[in-house]
Amino acid sequence: NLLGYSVARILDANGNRVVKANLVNDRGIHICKSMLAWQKWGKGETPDSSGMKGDHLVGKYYVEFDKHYKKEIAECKAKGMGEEEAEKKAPLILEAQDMLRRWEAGDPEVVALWTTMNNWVYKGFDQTYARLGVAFDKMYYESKTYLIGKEIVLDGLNRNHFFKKADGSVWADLQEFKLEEKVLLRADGTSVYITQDIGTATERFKEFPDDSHFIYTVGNEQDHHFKVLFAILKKLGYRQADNCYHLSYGMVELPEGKMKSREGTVVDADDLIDEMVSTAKEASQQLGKLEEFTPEEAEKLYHVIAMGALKYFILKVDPKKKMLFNPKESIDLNGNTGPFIQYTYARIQSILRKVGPAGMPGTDTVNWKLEGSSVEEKEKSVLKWIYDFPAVVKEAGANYSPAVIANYVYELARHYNQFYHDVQILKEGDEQKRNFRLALSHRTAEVIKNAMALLGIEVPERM
RNA sequence: GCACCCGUAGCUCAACUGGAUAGAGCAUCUGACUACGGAUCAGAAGGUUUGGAGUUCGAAUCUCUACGGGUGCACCA
Repeated sequence: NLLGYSVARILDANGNRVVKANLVNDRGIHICKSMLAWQKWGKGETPDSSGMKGDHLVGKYYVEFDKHYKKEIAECKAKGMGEEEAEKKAPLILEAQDMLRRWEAGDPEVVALWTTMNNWVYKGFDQTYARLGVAFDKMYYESKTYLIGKEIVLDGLNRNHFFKKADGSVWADLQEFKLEEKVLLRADGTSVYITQDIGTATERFKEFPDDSHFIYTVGNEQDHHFKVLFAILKKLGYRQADNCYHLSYGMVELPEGKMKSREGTVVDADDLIDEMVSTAKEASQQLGKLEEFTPEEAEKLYHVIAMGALKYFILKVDPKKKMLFNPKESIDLNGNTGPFIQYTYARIQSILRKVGPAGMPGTDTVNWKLEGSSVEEKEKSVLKWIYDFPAVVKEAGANYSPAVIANYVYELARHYNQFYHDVQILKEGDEQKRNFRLALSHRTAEVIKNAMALLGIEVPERM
């Protein structure tokens, strides 16, 4: 998740020790659905045999399950059942639920299937993370933490923080937080989604110092879920509950409407990257900027530009807002975009290359003082933006907002481009002015590079 | 039904957290020297900040209300 990753870098830049954790939902009915569908209709298909990425293959069977499930619901309704009854009594869903029970009971056959299919998914995710350039320090697997969660809940029950209903299910009364009651364990003792989150949270509380902050970067459809979770943690007496924060972000929307994984109408990250790479390639070739590149360098460059465009596009908008994304109109490369900023950087490097390290003025030999009329307006404004950088990093950290950085670095690049356009650098005769402008350019490039790094975006030396 | 979020140029987004004439990009139109790299730069046009009421010296920003959109209120994850 790009937002979380960038926020982590920004917090790190603000002097915090950051541990990037990924919580993997590798347990539950949704996995069982895929497993069941694969058993029934998969004919032994594997990522190797089909050439599909592991996560895509498993996703395919999730969709497959839903298709058959819907058909069964329709059949049940034809037999006179109501909508709800049909959804609950369709044979497929009953079978999936049975599979979940067997999984929790440790049935070797089910567990074996789960292990293989899960490994396919992990492998697929790893590939995608690598392409996106994200990595985690710490992984939490729901398949492990739900057990811890169960223990915590049972312990909480003993300490009268929770209560049991007549059917044996365990609940939290959250009236003091003005929230409704919340089920924590089903009557049959199996756990629900939030049980696992309780387990993960308490595990993390144990692992990290008491004054740590825990930031959950999760979509805003789970706002309520986290309110409930934090309330429960507080009820259990964890002081760290006050340091838990849900960094909630708006969903990416397609013009046709919401993305739905069940119907397979998600924009897949891999497809998106592929498409961006090919637009970057086209644009580069059209502009004829590749003469000096080896094929490998060119491929690398396309990737850098594509990822720059993609990440910038996502991170420049305030995370709280939902944004509209039309995958058919591929992301622009002109204007307020990642490549615009990358281009500015590459252009500065071109100048610096011409001067060479020997020609660069030492920082102490440059007169940074703004002495009246000898300094152009444009130079002043670039200098002002450079000067603002540390404050911007701080602000971005305080608001958990990469968008602040993105908008800043765009403005910096824009002002530099104006300066670049209006003022001579290499051709300037006055040595003091020339040195000043070189140093200003050098500094601008550094800030661009650093700011982009906070967004997880690389900048190319030429493009 | 109840709760939360959102509504700014045709489109995608800004606006230092209540401050002066609401700013950018895309798209449209016009232009740029001997091009330190034109993925650039300059200009034009585009707004009653969804409507209405209120608080304030001052409101896109706070309150209320209407309308429009989204999400949640699962023994799904």
